[in-house]
Amino acid sequence: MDTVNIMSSESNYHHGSLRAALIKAAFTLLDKDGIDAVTIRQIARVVGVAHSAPANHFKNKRELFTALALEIFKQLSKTLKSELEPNDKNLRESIHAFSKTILDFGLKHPNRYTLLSRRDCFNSSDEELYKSMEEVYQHMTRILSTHSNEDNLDAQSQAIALWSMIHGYVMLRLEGALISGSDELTGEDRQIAIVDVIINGLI
Amino acid sequence: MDTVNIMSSESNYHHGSLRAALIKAAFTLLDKDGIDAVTIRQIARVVGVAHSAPANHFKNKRELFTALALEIFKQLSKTLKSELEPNDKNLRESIHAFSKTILDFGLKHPNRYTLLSRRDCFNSSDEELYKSMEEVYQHMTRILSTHSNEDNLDAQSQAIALWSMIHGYVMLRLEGALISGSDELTGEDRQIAIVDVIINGLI
DNA sequence: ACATCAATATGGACACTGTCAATATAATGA
DNA sequence: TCATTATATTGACAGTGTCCATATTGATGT
Repeated sequence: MDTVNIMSSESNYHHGSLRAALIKAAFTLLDKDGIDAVTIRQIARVVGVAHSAPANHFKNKRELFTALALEIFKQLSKTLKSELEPNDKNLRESIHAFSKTILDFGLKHPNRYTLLSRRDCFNSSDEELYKSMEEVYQHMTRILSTHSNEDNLDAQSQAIALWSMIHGYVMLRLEGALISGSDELTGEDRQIAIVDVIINGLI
Repeated sequence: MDTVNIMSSESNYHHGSLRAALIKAAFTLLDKDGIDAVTIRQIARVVGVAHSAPANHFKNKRELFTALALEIFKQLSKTLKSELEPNDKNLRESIHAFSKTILDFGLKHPNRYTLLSRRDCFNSSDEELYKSMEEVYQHMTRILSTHSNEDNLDAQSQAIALWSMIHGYVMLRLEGALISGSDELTGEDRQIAIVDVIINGLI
């Protein structure tokens, strides 16, 4: 009746939904101990299958990470969508909301966000992945394009500048690379001030 | 006579300056094939010593990468120093020079720059490394502090915003993550426009 | 119902890695 | 000179990704 048996089968030679189980286990390892802890053999161990079973679902480790990255981009895109939904914001509010969503996501899932910036780990020319990446990107370009501004800069440069700063700030926060001088740098006020800098430059 | 024999010794059981040779080989591998190609055993193979010889000079791989990162930070700091030397620039010119230096360095040595943002690979709480990191950072803070501006923002926020955007832009360029829409995004004009965004926000 | 084939899982193997231990050699200093 | 220290060697171990031959199952067409 079901095309996918999860637990009902008496023999458990075939898992039934191994691919999903592998991805789930991979995220558990990723979130807990970082990218290096994500190991094909460890994943297989967690799920309880042979070390070479994953090969049937992911040609190699690169493809596994590609699947993870796709999942993360989708998750991020979904979060952005719901977070930017009430569209009655002006440009400044929209950019703040966008920036805050990205930063919050990065801080909440540091290893997932880090994975996204490790292009060497996955196949970023994968078609489905590319579509998902572009979807995230378009949340931002839409904000910039809907609010017409005195075009001292073309839209592309604005988008890149904004994205560069947000991405850079998140990465620096995650790397712990923000060398503290005299005071604390991780407060929410600071974050708002940072984003204001680029908004002042854009508007 | 010499405390360090490089080639003069008849027996080559002791290399003489193995540590330097290892770092040199490591950079060759890093530049050519990226971080993952930097392997203790491969380095030893290149230099022509036993696979465990490096252990006498680097406790583990982490310490090797720490040494590499230190070298890179020093190199970057030196480049910044010489590039920012003629100090007769105004704020805008100084920031452009700083940004251009960082970006040029990143594009010229992509794998070295990438290594710097992989804090998981090295011990960033190493004292000497920390000093070197702070030196790079201070090139920027000095620019911002010497040119007094109408302080709508505190210096820390300005520094972080600037550094975030430069770092983010370089990373995105290196990752190839700048999804091209209608036109090219990698020209020098684009780079200047990007930096102008944040300058307009700062001033 | 049955034979066949594709999908999926297993265990073994291989080359590679980082790290450790025991040993060998050379340089140094009292 | 001789003991100590620094440096190098070989060997071992567990872990990894990937491939291979084999085994089991689900699905398909007749």
